Amino acid sequence: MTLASTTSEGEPRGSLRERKKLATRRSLRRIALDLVAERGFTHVTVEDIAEAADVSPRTFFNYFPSKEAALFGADPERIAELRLRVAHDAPGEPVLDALRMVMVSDAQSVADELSGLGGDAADWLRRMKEARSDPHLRAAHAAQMAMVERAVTEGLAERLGTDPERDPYPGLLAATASGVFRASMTFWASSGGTVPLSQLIDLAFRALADGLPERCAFRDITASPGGRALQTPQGDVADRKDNH
Amino acid sequence: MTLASTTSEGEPRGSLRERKKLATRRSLRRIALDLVAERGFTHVTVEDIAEAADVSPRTFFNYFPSKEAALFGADPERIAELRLRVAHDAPGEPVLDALRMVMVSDAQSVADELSGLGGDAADWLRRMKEARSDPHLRAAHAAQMAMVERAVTEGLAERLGTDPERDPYPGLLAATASGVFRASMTFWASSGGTVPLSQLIDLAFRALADGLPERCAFRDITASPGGRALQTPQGDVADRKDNH
DNA sequence: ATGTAACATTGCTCGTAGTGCAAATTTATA
DNA sequence: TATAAATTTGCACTACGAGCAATGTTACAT
Repeated sequence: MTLASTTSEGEPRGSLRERKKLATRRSLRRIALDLVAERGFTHVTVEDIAEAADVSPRTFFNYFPSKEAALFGADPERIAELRLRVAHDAPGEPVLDALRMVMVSDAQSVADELSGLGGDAADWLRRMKEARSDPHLRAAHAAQMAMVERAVTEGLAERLGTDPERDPYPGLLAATASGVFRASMTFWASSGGTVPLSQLIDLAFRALADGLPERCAFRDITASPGGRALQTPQGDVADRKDNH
Repeated sequence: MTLASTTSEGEPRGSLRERKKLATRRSLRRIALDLVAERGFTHVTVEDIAEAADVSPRTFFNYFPSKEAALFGADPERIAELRLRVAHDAPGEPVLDALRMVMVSDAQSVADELSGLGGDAADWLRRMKEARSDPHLRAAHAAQMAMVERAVTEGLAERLGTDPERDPYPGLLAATASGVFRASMTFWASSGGTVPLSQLIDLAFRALADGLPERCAFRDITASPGGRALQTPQGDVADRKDNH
């Protein structure tokens, strides 16, 4: 259940009921995204969304516990998987390296899922950025991040074999990692998705492991704002023209 | 119009109006904190708070824009000041050092203010920790942190003379700093305030500047309470007696 | 001290979020 | 086709939060 869910109708797996359920779920989320992007969060009511999706307002709440949740889907499965991967992936490697790899991979799958959701990811991101100003939205997003952070904390604690209640290290690591992730996401969104997200995260984590020096490869990405930026989807770090 | 007896009478500065306003503001916040601590966030209505504070429910919203705001006061002045200090304090010093100093100082003043608010700070923290489980509360807290982070980002950008929209570095730094701050706060709260907050933050920032190594002074703090915290997982991470 | 302006409190109404419950409708299964 | 299971929907209800106008309170000038 983790992946799948792209626009390609390859898998009718599941009964008619489940397909319908998934369809309306997606429909609701997509419509919510569109409406919020064009009107702003506060000027879109649940009734609007429900009406546009041809369901009753009450049904909306059968799918999402709140208006915010329709936008930033919680998806507990992904979070649980993240915890497991943080705990067990790349055994033997230093914690920060393992964490970096897991986060990069997760970011990649997020980007994939997002580009599969709507038509144009960059366009969607641009419009979403506008709507980010609303306090409610930012709160919801931050709350979502807090859940992820909690999962990462637990995963790290398991990997290190310590109790996160007594040892502040897993929490500290998770908090900073969450910050790195968030900052990269924000910058990625503000850049319209021209730079591959996974690469941003990778560089940001390396900068973190170096103690966040003032000169780091992470900053060089911004060198070419107008033109086409780095576009290597996954491979290794793309060419940066030249450093300072 | 019961003057809500705020224990110590330090400063009568300001007209009678302002004193009254400040009194009811504090009364509302204090009552909100108490009620939420004992019943949980969702089981406390604005009407409850207003009634306990001897004001009308409508008046509550004259002081705070939301129920959450009464708990985690936004205080735009403090945020603006933080931005200025991040931008201009300790000129010439490396960014991370300056940031560390400012955050430590800010944490200290937060701790002071908090201990001056209610009777026992440690007790308050302990009770608040219980109520932290509620999603609404966590969202509100996260949103608050997001505002602080934004301010720090702007301050850093000003200090470095870059544009935070194009240069991801200020945002990255602010996000990680916010994470450090938050993790320290959380640990401080969970420890009941036995360890001085400013010291926690200081050590956490130094660990950050060192690239968050697995062994850092930050972890050794936990050795104090009842049992031994670090229990030597799969390696040799624990005791610092041996190393150094 | 007294009238007046400025400000704070309050009650009222309204729109919206979100939940619980039971009836109605749709899908799966015998 | 009948029946069981799950889903959708309507309805009632609590609570948040904003606007507005009336009322009460503090400050200030004469």
